[in-house]
Amino acid sequence: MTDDRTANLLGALALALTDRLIEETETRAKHGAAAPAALVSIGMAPGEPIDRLARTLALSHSATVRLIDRLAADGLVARRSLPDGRAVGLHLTRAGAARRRAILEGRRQVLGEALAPLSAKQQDNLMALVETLLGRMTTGRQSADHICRLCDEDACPQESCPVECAVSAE
Amino acid sequence: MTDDRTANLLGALALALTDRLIEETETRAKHGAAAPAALVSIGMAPGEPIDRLARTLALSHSATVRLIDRLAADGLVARRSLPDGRAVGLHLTRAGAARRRAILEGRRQVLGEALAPLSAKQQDNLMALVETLLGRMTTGRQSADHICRLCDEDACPQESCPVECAVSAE
DNA sequence: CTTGATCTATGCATTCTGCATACATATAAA
DNA sequence: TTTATATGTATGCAGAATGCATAGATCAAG
Repeated sequence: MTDDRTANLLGALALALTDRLIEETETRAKHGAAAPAALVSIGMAPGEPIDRLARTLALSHSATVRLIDRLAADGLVARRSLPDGRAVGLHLTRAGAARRRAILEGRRQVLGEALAPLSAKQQDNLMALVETLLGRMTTGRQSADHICRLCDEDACPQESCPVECAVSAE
Repeated sequence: MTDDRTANLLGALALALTDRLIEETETRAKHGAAAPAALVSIGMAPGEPIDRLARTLALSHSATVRLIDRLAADGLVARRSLPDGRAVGLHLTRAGAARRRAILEGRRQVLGEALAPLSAKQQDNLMALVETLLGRMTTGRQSADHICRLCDEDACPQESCPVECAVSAE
């Protein structure tokens, strides 16, 4: 049985953190909240088609096409042809990669400030709990990609990521 | 010094939880993600003017006026006159109050499911950490209202709410 | 009673989104 | 090979939500 107060506080924290994260990342890549996630995701897995990105972002295909149009117009993303002639492979330009780094750095900073009041021991403690929660929230490949759409793989190596591990364990 | 991996995991959890919370609450009150927050906030503090709600929702005044127009058209919110003839007091109709309860119940359920994998002891542990983080993220009255815009005051009494306490302590 | 501040409302433009559809390419079947 | 079906991308169109600038109403102070 879960305590309602704990649940409520967790919900408030999630909302407050996400507000700050969106505010921070959205200023560094215009075109809505999905834009920074697109840059991060493309950088994480270059060459993937729009179709796949749409599922990762949980956007419709057409909305994703338009988003890529805008990011390409800004010189951040490039379409390249693929062996499969129907699909296009998405890549970051040099400017796109720099933007991606700025987004991740801003995100890291927001989260670092939020965690600052906790001691190292408390942070370890929190990490273990968060790992458990994240692992259980993952329902498959697509779910994992969506959850990790703004993640920094340098800070959180795939092999120990609770979300990735949950997918592998299926 | 905060560990980057902990920060990254916390960010992923916040994003994943918020996704689910928005998905859940948005289906119960149409007109965008701000609509459920408006119903919850109005129910928490009936009679407050649009101006104040706008700040709680972090929306522009005009966007809030339009939102209230839509919620009023749905029969969920009513404008009443106030002593100050310029302002209007916002109230929930009977249907609006019911809708609010459904929103909070849906939210409670999403969060309860997310917390289910943790033992009672782990949940207590998490609660203490979350309380600390929330308290430190609060910067004032307006910030507090914004953070708690979707909160269930029945589950989390004001007198022990870390966000409210942070405001009082200023 | 005049001036300035506050609160609400609206006209207008913009951004982002989804649905339906068209088009190109791949895959499989006949 | 030819035909049919599935897959991936792009676009026309409409709808939803938002912000800015502005107008109108009311209050408070001098």
